[in-house]
Amino acid sequence: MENKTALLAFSALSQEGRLEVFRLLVKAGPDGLAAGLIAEQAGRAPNTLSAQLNLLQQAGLIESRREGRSIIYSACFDRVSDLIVYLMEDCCAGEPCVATSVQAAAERALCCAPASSVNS
Amino acid sequence: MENKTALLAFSALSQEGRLEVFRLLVKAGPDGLAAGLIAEQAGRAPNTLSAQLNLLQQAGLIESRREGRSIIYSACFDRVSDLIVYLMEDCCAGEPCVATSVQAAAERALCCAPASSVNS
DNA sequence: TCCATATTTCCATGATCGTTGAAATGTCGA
DNA sequence: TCGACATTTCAACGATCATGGAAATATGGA
Repeated sequence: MENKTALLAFSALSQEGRLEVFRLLVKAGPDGLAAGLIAEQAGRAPNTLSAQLNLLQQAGLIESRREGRSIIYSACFDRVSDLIVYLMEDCCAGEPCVATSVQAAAERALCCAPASSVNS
Repeated sequence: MENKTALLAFSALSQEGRLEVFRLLVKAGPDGLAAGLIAEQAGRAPNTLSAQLNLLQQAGLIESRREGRSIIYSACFDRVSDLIVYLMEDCCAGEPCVATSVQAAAERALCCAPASSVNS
């Protein structure tokens, strides 16, 4: 992951409203949520939310598809992986203690997950 | 890691100058760098840099100690680990594919690291 | 084609952020 | 205690950002 890309991602996640929206989409999973539903759940005006979604999308953290009259947003998990790896490889260059605790967390996450979906 | 803490960290890393300073300190390792040296390497005025260091420190990403007339800054690797885990657990709640690729990266980092320092 | 719905774009306003000069603080050596 | 050095704090300016009202765009149904 390039430096600039990571910067965009950090920037997008650096505001309370956007972080909340992003976490909402992460929880929603690959099916995603319609823009209107997000606005409702986040309690913000539709146009305010539109701007936030736009920034998250520019950063590559979410993507959108149209379904009928609605536009469905969903999290780009690949890009989140990239961001984590960027953070780790930039830091573990000198210090493997980061990699150790991250590895433990990854194993925790994987052992609780359905085995069928562990394939990438 | 609390939501607010992560937000602070993302916010601190969301600006080019601060991200550059942070990476500089990560590369420098636990020994750290004097504020003046950082300013020199980053090519910024000392007071500008002071503000940036302050923000990174408030976010818990770096720490400082005085050594003679200099103040030495160094990266807080523990906090970086926390941030990565936060990112992963918030995301892997639904999707283990993130955990999988992160685990792979952690293993890559660890196998190249000196075994003696893998103890936390 | 006309209307209702879903969302975005445009625009203006207030708030926050980044930078820098100048002054202040803290440390060391003489 | 004085002067030189390293860094921070203060104050102020310009730039960027977040928000929301109003208008515009796109879709689906009658």
